[in-house]
Amino acid sequence: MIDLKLLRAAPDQVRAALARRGDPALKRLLDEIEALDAKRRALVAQLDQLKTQRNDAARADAQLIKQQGRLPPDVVEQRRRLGERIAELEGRVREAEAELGARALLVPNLPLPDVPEGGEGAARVLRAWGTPRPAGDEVRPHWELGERLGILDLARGAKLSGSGFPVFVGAGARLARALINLMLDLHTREHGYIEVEPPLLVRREIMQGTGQVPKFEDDAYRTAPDDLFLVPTAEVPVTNLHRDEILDGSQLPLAYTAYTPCFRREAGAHGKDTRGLLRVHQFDKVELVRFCRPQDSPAEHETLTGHAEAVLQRLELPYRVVLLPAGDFGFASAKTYDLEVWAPGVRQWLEVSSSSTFTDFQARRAGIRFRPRPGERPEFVHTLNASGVALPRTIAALLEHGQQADGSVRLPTALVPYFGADRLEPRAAGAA
RNA sequence: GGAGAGGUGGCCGAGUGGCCGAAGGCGGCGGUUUGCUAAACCGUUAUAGGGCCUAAAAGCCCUAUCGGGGGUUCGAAUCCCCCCCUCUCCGCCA
Repeated sequence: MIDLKLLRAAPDQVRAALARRGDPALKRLLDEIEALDAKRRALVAQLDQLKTQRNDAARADAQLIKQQGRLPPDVVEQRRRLGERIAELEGRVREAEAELGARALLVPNLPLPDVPEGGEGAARVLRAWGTPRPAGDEVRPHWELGERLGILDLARGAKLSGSGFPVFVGAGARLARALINLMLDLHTREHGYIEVEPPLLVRREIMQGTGQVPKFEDDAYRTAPDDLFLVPTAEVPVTNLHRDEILDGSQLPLAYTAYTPCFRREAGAHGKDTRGLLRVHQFDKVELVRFCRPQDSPAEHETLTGHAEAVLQRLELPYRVVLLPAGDFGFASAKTYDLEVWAPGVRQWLEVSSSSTFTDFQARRAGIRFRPRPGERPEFVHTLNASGVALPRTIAALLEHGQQADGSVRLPTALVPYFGADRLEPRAAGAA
């Protein structure tokens, strides 16, 4: 949520920062917000004055009743008219606030100064780890490998739910479970995260808190009679854990990790990267969420990104860290790193984690504050999150990266105790 | 799903139409006392919006907030309606 006081105090600064997102419609939105804000404040000033009158009168009237037993009719009539004027003004204030609030929810977060200019093409590769396996004719895409190994059944998934709902079978299902456990263990035991298992269906205001609603409502699945949303990421329920709370400053930073399935309609994304596991409607993900003091968020962001990178290193997957430019990252984010693994079969870098700092944007929407010290005024926390990491593309990369000439797929050493074997064998397939 | 009870400040808890942002207690903060600690005593301690002032903060003034929304009334924590949540019992159920 945009800080209206900041917009009032430093309009040029806010406008310049938002202009970097490259959305020309934002300028007009800000114009409207400034006008509505001024209107609202003028109305509130009038209204407060009338209410002061009413309160003073009510006190005087109480005395009068005590002395005389009743209120003279002309006084009652006078008070009644005052009440009517107040009610009328209240209606106008409510209207102005509703309009203002609806628009304020549509303003994205301000990109941080160290975010590069530009759109999609301006992404900056900051570092890379591991040696990407060269692509070649003998290197097959993961959907072929998955089918041959009998661990991935896209056709039956489509039969059940439509395209984009993969079925993992036999060793494939076990591989997913092994990956989830490896990641959760790593984050809880070595990185200090508290594991949570949150609800997968959440209320509208929870989606609004993290920024998925109202602007991107069509991307989410929604249940019919209860109007609950299926979570598109664990970020949503986990960040909102501390909604409308004032945290004790001494308990920050707070770090949570959660495994959940994620549900995304991917409306309008058809036709791009839709084969195999590259873009699906339901997928598993282990998420990392951090709450911290504002001054700590830049360092926290680096720490967090490192935690996600550690997963890829354990999995021995070559990856690169990409700093996204101002025109190419999420609505709520102030700065985002993407972690991309190399998938030689599809010859692409696949985004398996997005690591973002949201500054106070989500905290403001969700009302997440902290008290720096006892007795001090509450401030908004900063929130951050990163995937640590998403499964389908990671599985795609594991298959393509580890594929052997004999048709098997070699698995990373760290996964062996979790999976129970050091490779996937073509014959290891269960049914079908 | 049915019946009942209840939701008050960081926490507990009083308050059934007016002077109640709300008694009292706990906790927190500051102080007095004290060799140190404890105890005792004194003071202080909500959040949001708006305004004045300011470089900013502090400060001052006003308004709102007793689960959320609406209503009755000159006036609502208190009365009425709707919704949400919690607890107890019944039903159902992995």
